[in-house]
Amino acid sequence: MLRLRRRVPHLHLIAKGLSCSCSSSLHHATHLRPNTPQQLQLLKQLVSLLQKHSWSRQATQQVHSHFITSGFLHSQQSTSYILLLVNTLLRCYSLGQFPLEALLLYKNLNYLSFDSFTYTFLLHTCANLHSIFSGLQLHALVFKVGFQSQVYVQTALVYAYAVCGSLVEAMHVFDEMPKRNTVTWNVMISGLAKWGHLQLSRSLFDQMPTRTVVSWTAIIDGYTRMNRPDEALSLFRRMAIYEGIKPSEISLLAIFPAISIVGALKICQSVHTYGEKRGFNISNIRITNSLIDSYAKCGCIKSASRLFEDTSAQRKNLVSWTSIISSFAMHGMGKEAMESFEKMEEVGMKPNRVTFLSLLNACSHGGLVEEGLKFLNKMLNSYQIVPDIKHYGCLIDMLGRAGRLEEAEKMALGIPVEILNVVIWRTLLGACSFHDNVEMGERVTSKILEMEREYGGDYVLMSNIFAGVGMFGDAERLRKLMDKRNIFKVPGHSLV
DNA sequence: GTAGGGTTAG
Repeated sequence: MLRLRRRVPHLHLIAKGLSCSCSSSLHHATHLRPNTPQQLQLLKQLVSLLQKHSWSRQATQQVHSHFITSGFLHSQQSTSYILLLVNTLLRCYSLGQFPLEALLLYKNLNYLSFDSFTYTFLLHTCANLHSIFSGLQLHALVFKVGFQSQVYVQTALVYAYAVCGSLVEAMHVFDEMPKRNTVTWNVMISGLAKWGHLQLSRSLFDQMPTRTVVSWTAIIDGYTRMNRPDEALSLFRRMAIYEGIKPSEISLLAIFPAISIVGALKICQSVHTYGEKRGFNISNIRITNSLIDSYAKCGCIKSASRLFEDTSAQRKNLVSWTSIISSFAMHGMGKEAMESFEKMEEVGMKPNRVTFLSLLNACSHGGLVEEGLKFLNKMLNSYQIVPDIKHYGCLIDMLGRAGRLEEAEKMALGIPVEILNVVIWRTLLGACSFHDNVEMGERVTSKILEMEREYGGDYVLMSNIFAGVGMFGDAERLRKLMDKRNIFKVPGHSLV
């Protein structure tokens, strides 16, 4: 509530004004005659309020409820303005976290004669809901009301299908379109790329008449996500240098993971400079966060922490803090990670499960066992965060590295069965192997056998433990067991 | 005075 008040004072005042004189104002509104100048004025006011605060659910709801109580719906005229308001409402709902409300609003007003705008917003709602069922219904409806050949509606259809993963349907609509615009192409390309159909996506990309920065960004993002950083980077270079297309903030966000995978510090630096030149680093905290992360992943913790320090406290968000903690973690700097965490608490930023995962990781890699356990306690008691399997994996790794195998095993045995997986036992088995604990190694191996009978790697690890402590007979026995079950491990090989 | 696309931390 406070946040709303701070962010949208204007709305609040108006809303207050509206409800303040509730008895008079609302009454007044109900008794407005249709199509009076006052009524039009109010409608316009509501529309512009919505435009200004289209991301605020409260604003949307306030306007919505005022719309309902104002009696507009019973007026016979100014339907075009009413439709304008309804469409804007639909747009706001479709963007937000509660897209279902858009469908409900539409359903409640089904006696209005809607236009093509309405249907594009409704289709966006389906996309946000990932509801292919509503998408199909709307597709049929679009035909019924006759908007099936509108480019915007068709594009929205392609988008809704693509987001829901119904790529065959998306392609079908796309293919049948008599006319397409750049956005249509972009929607199809990014839809295919998002679901991993890079080849098809790329061929459309190569085929499309004019490529915008959005087209380039979509395909680059596709390559990055499919773990093909070299292609992503070369396309990025081609776009920026040869085609002279200026990368947008989103292009940068798409290229950072590729930079990180290959560890290209030089590229990271030049993207940093570019972002600086265009003012992205200042205006967009996501860019700063990605830069911190990428610098760390490229091995330059110094640049990462300097960037973090140079960012004003006001701009830092949860991701910024988590990024710097995980940066320290990946560089084995447990102490620095801890200090960052404490500072984060001091400024009143509330950590989440990812923050704790990074922190526990830092403790594990930095050998800070007691501290790690203390943070686990804090996570449970001060923040009421229930550890998930990754937190457990981290803690067991931490205890295992430190040779505190009994505690690690005890913790593993306490993990709820619903989330327990074989990775936990393998982590513990690795620790048993490292610390030559045959007895526990056996116990853990039998756990693994219970959970995953087909996997060969653990047998080999176990038999290596036996062999390592001179128990060749047992190693032999285990190998035999493997042979009996026809399990084999492909030996590691290298091309170098 | 309403339309469409690409988005950070494990």
